[in-house]
Amino acid sequence: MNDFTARQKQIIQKSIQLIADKGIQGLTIKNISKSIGISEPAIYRHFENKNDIILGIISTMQSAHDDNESESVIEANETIGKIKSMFLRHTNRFVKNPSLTAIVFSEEIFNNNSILAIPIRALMKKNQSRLITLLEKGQASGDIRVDIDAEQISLMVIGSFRFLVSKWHIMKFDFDLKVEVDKILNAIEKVLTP
Amino acid sequence: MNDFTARQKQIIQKSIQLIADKGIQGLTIKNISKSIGISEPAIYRHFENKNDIILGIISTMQSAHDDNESESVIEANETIGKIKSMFLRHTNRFVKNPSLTAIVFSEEIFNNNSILAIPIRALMKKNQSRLITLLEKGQASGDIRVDIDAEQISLMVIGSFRFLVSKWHIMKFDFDLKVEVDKILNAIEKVLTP
DNA sequence: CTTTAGTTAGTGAGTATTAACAAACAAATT
DNA sequence: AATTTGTTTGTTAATACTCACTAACTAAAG
Repeated sequence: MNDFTARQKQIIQKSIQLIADKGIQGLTIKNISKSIGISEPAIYRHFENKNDIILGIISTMQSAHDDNESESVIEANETIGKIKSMFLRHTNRFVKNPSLTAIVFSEEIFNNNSILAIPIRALMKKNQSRLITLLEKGQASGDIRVDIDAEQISLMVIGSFRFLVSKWHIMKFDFDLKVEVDKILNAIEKVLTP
Repeated sequence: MNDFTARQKQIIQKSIQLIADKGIQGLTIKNISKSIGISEPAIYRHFENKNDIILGIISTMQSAHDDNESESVIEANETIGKIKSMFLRHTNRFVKNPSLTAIVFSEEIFNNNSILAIPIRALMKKNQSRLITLLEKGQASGDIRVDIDAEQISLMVIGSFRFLVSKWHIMKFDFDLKVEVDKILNAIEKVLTP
């Protein structure tokens, strides 16, 4: 779907890193061009304006997330196993590329730009509804407790994970994310089984 | 503790509103002075620089949170009741003043400013450890299940709440926060009882 | 008559973006 | 094979604007 050129991909990747390192205020054309080693106007040969770069970031995030999701669904049989492998894959992605953690919260970062808020909100809704359908199937097959709505469960699961990743980012990655994700996923398992 | 003058309080309050409306990029001396109706240099009669204004925001948030917390601990006997009333009070605060929801995520907003990151991290840690001791007492008295560590439980509880409030902010307050908080608190109750 | 809280005017640095131009290369024409 | 033409990707220089912040001055209050 994304037919970005090599240079465009490079600009997007450096932009993600800049947001991770310096926050959204550090995402300037000057910083992007400096990190690549070209002049500022050269950026405009590859993107019409700064907004388009951010849209590129969002769509890259989205397709990376989609790829991740399509892989993880197959392997596990039980619902809890599916959920676990789903979040473990996301965790691996974050451990390999910690810059991404800054963008997980992109809803808040981009929410004040009305153009960018639309795809961000769509992405957020899609992700949650995907988990809800998974949970509802699990409730139907008896894997997941039925005395709590799937929507509330999804809120708890996503909320826990995001808060943990958020903490990891704020604490400058000074604890082992995988270990902590394992702990919280085991806690979630205990809590969700009927 | 905070001996802010009336004008300083006004500057802090308008600043919070600006962050809520336009994001951290909308927090400029010009916007603050315009929203009050004085000139830009007049701001510097009340704060040395912009960083000091943000420190004022943080300390105001902190003491507001502390006030909220000290009220809520007394009234309920059971641990779950204490947790519920604690988060319901926060919810009321947000419903009354939705601008605050933008600042709940201030860790991410201010994390890239090394001076501001310190008090923000301290506040975050304090809040979580307060909930953890509450949960541990609940586990000792038999109110809360003991097969999950209090730390993991606190992560789930805070994570769920924050994610919900975050969604409320992103969705431009288009659902009833109190209703949804009630639902999630009931789900948490079901999940935490032994 | 000093302190407080405001003003107007201006500073230098940083912002996204544009104009004008140049080198490299590929395709098309001679 | 040599030349023309067009496209891509870069450059330097400059634009108009916004940023936090300062200097110098003024009116009012105690």
